[in-house]
Amino acid sequence: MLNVQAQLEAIKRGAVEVLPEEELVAKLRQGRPLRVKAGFDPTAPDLHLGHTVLIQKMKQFQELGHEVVFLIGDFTGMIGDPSGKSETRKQLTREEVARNAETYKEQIFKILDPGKTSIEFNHRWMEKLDAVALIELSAKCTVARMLEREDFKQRYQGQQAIRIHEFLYPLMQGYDSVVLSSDVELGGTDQRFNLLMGRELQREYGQEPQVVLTMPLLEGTDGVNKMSKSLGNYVGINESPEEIFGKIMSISDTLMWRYLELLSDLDLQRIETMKIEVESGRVHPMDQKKALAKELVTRFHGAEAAEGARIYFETRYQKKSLPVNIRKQFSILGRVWICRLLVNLEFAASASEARRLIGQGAVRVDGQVIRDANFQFQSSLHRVIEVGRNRIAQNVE
RNA sequence: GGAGAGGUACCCGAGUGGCCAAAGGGAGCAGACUGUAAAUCUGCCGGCGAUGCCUUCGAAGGUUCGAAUCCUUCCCUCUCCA
Repeated sequence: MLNVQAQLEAIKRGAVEVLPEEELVAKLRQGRPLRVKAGFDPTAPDLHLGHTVLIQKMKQFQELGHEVVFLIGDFTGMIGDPSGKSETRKQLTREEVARNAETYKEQIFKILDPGKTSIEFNHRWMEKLDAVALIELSAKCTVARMLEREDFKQRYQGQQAIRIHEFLYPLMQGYDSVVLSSDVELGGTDQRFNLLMGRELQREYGQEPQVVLTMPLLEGTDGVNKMSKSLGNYVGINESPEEIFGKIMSISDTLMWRYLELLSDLDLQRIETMKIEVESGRVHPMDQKKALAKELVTRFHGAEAAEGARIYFETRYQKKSLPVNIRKQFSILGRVWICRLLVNLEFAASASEARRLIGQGAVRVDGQVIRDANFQFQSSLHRVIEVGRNRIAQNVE
């Protein structure tokens, strides 16, 4: 194990806050492997780059010789957060949770060391928590304290509904820390309140409080909102090499620096140097972005796939020629109305939308722009159909 | 339990009898320009094999030639009082 100072520096790299740092130092001084916990939602088995910020940090703890607990919040997730307005979140069955957990494993072990990772589910202890225990737990926090949390406060003041069980969330998450006796809990900055709740509860239950370490939230490809699947601004680590590469290339130059900082393995010093080189015009920002895209694809798919993705990108988008390997393939019999085909390929939500796209000159067949909404796609004549820049499919008969 | 405010498209939000498939903004999509960057400009942004027809403004009924708009009941959210 590295000495305390070196460990501390490694741990703090990229972190927003360590609360409180002295306690972390004290814990490290004890010289034992620390129990490091991070919780994940069971409903989103598609991990994206946003998650990897946290997972990379977990990996770092592993490398420093600590013990990592990957906690799947299957119980808390099952209750569902009704903040989204009308939709009741669907309840996951035991099987679905198990399946999602498998998907998680498959993905996180692209980064984490399976031998040093324990996976936990909080239903294991949450199901046993009866009404008495739950009331006892909720008595440990006040409403005023809950309303200190920024999003609750805003919803409360903005006359938005807050349901009682939502107040239970932070408590339950904190209770997880009690059960797991965690020494450190990792989370995004938006988790700050919940993580601190863990400290308070541990203290209430007579434990040494965990240290809270928050990581920055990664912005999505739009550069504004936090990366999330529901906003559609995410880059999934299970996506194809071409998709990951392409999505990275489409982020803004400003965002690229942020991604370099939070996602790449390069040290901050090196990133600063590159920034200067780009600003002075010695390096084209696009080339810098390609390097980032390649690094990330390599991380999840290997170097060979990354090189393939680069070539794909250059032929398709820069030379604007049709790529050799088109992933989406279909076959039809005889002929089919183009609007129907676009809907079937999920390139348009409805025939009406397909018509609009055609009206806007967005649809091409074998490179030719289609203007006629009544166009018939013929199996024997036509090969490749495209919509805009990103939607492409090939007829393979 | 009482009093009041409100529910409009993905989000915010205007509309209080016909000119409403519903202003405006944001998001999104497409086109131009480019480096699939940013910025900017333009168009689209309910459905239907479609110059017409069908369905939508919390839900269900009703009034009317005609309803997002008026009436009744119900559901939901918020505020104040208890």
